[in-house]
Amino acid sequence: MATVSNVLNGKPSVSQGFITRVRAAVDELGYVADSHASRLRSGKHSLAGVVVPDLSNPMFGAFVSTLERLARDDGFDLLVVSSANDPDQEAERLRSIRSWRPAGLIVIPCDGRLSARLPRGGNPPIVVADRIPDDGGFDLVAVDNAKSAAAIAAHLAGEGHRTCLVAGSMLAISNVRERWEGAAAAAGPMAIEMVESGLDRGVIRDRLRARLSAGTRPDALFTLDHLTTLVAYQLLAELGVSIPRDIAFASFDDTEWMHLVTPPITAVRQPVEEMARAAWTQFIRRLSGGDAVPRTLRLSCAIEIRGSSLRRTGLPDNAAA
Amino acid sequence: MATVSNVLNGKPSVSQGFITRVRAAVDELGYVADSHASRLRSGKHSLAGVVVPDLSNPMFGAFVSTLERLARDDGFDLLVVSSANDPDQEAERLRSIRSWRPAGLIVIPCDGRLSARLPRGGNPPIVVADRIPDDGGFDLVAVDNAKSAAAIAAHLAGEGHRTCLVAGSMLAISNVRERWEGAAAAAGPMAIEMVESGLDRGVIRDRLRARLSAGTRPDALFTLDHLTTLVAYQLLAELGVSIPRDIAFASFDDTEWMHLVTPPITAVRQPVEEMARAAWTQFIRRLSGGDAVPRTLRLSCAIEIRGSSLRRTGLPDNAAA
DNA sequence: GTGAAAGCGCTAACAA
DNA sequence: TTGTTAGCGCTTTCAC
Repeated sequence: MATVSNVLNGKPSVSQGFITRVRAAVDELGYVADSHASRLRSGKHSLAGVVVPDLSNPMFGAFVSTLERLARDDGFDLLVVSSANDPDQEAERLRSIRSWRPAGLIVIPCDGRLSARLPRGGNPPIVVADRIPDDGGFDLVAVDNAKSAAAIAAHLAGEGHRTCLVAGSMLAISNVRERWEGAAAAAGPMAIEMVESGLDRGVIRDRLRARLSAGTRPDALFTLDHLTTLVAYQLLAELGVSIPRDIAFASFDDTEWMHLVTPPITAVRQPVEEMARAAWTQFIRRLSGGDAVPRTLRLSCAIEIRGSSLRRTGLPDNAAA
Repeated sequence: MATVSNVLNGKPSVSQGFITRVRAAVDELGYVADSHASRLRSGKHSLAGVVVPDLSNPMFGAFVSTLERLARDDGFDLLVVSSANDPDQEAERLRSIRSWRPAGLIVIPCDGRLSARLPRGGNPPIVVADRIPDDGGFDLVAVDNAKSAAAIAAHLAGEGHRTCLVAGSMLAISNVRERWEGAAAAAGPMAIEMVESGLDRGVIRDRLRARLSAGTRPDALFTLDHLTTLVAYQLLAELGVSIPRDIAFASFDDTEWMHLVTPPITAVRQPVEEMARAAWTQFIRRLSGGDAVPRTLRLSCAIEIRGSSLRRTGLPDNAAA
């Protein structure tokens, strides 16, 4: 019995004859050792917990997809849970996932207050990705939000737009905050203004419509997250506001469709795969005890300037009333 | 010790005083019972395995996302693995996931030969979704591929198109096959032809380009899966083939961007959430031993007729050379 | 209503 | 190199 265990775990002290016989029996029976019993006795196993805000967001889907592949290569399985962008649910998930005693967690938190939601009583190593918690102490992988947003703002200002509306879910989410701050700092002569659009489609729609219908329409609209971009783009079409003639448009977060529409949308392309890869690498490094202090990694984004944000041809100046 | 267990599992035979004290201690310590030990002793736990071909496909992302929510509501955790559309990897995943002794599996198989890839030695209940295995014996939730594809083909024929190219990954995938057969059966006077485009972006591109550049260009193009749609749409733009002037375009699988482009794309909208919901319901039903024989459920799709497939205005007839 | 003891399927430690 | 024994953290059983 112990010998079977030794064969399956590749221990050296087993005779060739036994190895062969055990393998044959295992194949015939389709036997796979029980991970639970195995973990219980050895204390070790290869299970990683993944907590994301929303799996239906293509960015998080791509993140988990890449993570799954890398985890598999390292023999890990993934327990995936969604916080549904809700702090309370996130807290509950972080708590209940501990019952599996995962080797560690990879978390995209729903806002900055992650520390406050960690259950007491010894958590496994945590690598935080994409969004930066208010408190330090975590390994961290994110993109250079401020710099990339600044590049977009500078581009929009450079195209001669005078006023810019920035719309993103919530400033409580670090990357939205960093993007806004980066854009605001780089706006130069362009007047720039922020609206928190929320996390719900309907709410986003209402808030954007209210702002776009009231008073002077901004020359440019810069959306800071995928859902806001989607809703804004649809809304502009419905309102008959033409891109880029009536308004310039740019997005943080580049998804498939943005270069398929006409004109294609200027966007910040986040290196999602690279982020997942970096998170996994750091996860493994942390588990093997290599690092002493938490590591922070900031990845660069590509700025994709496309037709949606280019100067309105033939119009010398702001034509909105 | 046993009493603590009884409190946590809500057993009735515990005094109120004990319940209060145990809960207080649990809260203070952040204690969560070890699922592994718990499963080992009781033989029961709430873990479901999910096997999908590719998490980065938005359709599967939405599927898993919905599943995760429903699972959570029923107290289940989800072990998610991807087969990367590769039968060998699928077989390996199906095998290794058994080490967790999941209560059951929900599988979107990568092709029809699922049975052949199941490890011997007693598998847990399996609900198959989206794609139909060649062998019966599984609970099944899928959409009415043939009927929906037929509706598209009939629509294209009705618009006066004379020739139609159908492109989908592989006929070995049941839903692609059903879609092709449904379309072929409903083409009427319209000449219809199928090309298997493959699963790899580059390959899809090459095959489509070869077909679209050679000989007579078809009047209409009907793509049967998301990746083929994406690649085809980009390719048409690059080739300068205008939709719908030069070619009518329709897609099986409706994603966000298809109604954002100009003209919006005619598509079959699959009820992904409903499919996930039905799969979960069946999963729970199967676990509770309610059903004797496997159940098959076919869900209806919505046909979204949009601008991309409408008759070319002003052109009385087939203008292609 | 509570506590003591056994045992789930493994692996670690050690004896043979 | 192989076999035996103990025990991981729970839940079940059963005595109290």
